[in-house]
Amino acid sequence: MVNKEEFRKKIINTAGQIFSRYGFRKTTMDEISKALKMGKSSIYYYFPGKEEIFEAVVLNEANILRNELTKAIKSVESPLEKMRNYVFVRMKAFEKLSNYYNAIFDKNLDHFDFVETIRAKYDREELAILRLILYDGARKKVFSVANSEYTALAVQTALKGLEVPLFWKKKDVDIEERLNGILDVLFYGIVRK
Amino acid sequence: MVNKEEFRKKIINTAGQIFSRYGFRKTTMDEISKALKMGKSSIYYYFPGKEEIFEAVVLNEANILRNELTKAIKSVESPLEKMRNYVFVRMKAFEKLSNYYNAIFDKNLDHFDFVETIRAKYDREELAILRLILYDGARKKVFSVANSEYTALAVQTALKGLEVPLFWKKKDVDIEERLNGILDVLFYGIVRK
DNA sequence: AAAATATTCGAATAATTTGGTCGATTATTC
DNA sequence: GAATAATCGACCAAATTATTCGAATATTTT
Repeated sequence: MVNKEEFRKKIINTAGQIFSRYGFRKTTMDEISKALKMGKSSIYYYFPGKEEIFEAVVLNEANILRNELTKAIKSVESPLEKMRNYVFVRMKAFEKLSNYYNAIFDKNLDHFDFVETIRAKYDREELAILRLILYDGARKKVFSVANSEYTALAVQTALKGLEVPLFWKKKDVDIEERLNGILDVLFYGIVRK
Repeated sequence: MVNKEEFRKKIINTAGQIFSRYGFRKTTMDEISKALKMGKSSIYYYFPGKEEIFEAVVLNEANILRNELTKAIKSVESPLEKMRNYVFVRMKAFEKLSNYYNAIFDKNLDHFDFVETIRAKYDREELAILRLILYDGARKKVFSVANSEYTALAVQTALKGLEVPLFWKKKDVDIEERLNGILDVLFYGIVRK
């Protein structure tokens, strides 16, 4: 292979597909290697172990999500649409990612530390983005936000609340419909005017 | 439980869902029992083992498919629509069932004998149905079939050909589009009139 | 209610799977 | 052609998992 780093990416992609389908536990090194048309032991030349591959996959997925999100809010102008796009893309992504999570918290106690780390970092980023959208909206006289920090936190809390059913069982609730409900409240409030 | 046979059905249904998602190998007795909210060992009171559960599931799935198919051809009148309905429902079902098969032929040599048996029986039934549709069409002067047996076989061969990519990797080809292509040839032939 | 039967269960076990190691082998580069 | 990079198959120890078994609990029958 020309470039070692290039092949690592290939492994991350291939493994990512299998992980997303079967989760961490049910995915075997043998499967990954077979999918790569490669001896099982050869993978250990590129990664120290299964967990490290998974870590790289999750990190990669987080980056992809970040890109999609920034693209989503850049694709429209109005703060209203930015907010709508952001939450929709975010929730769609989490729907897809729920397999990974289901896999991790499968049954056993041992959460992977790095997932928490990535998640924490991601949460901070999200808060910043939300604040930016809110702030921008306020500047453009579209939103009327008393405190963008607290409002951003409120939005984030609502989104996290929507994640929960994703990780339990899928398809029980229509996420899209509930998202619209949340956005409605967010945009127009519950107080009659 | 009131009825033992009733509970066997419940096991078949629950296990079926898990099998269809993860395949035979990746599905564990523990998962099945947990999904049934039941001790793992209790399942052995209803089934001798994992393979037997799987066999019951596959048999069950075959029966469901049979029902769907007969319903599909009964729901319409014209032989043309009957044929179209039949092949579409059939292929949709196989798309869903491909997980089971992928699971079986996973890697290891040992195909389950009963799958072959069921399949053989199913193939004979299918041939009979196809012949019936063709024959009925000929009677109604919609089709012009020289030999309904050979034509039925030709249709079946084409359908089997479409199965292959399903069991390899999914989504590579658009089954629906190719189905339409096949039906076009079947209905109108390749000879310009 | 006692006996018989049906059902569930947890712990133990036996068989299989699987993540990972290692030395050898093959390809590539110097 | 030596040195290095990359691949591989055989092997192993640990973990997972299917299955067994005897005991416990529920249900039915007498």
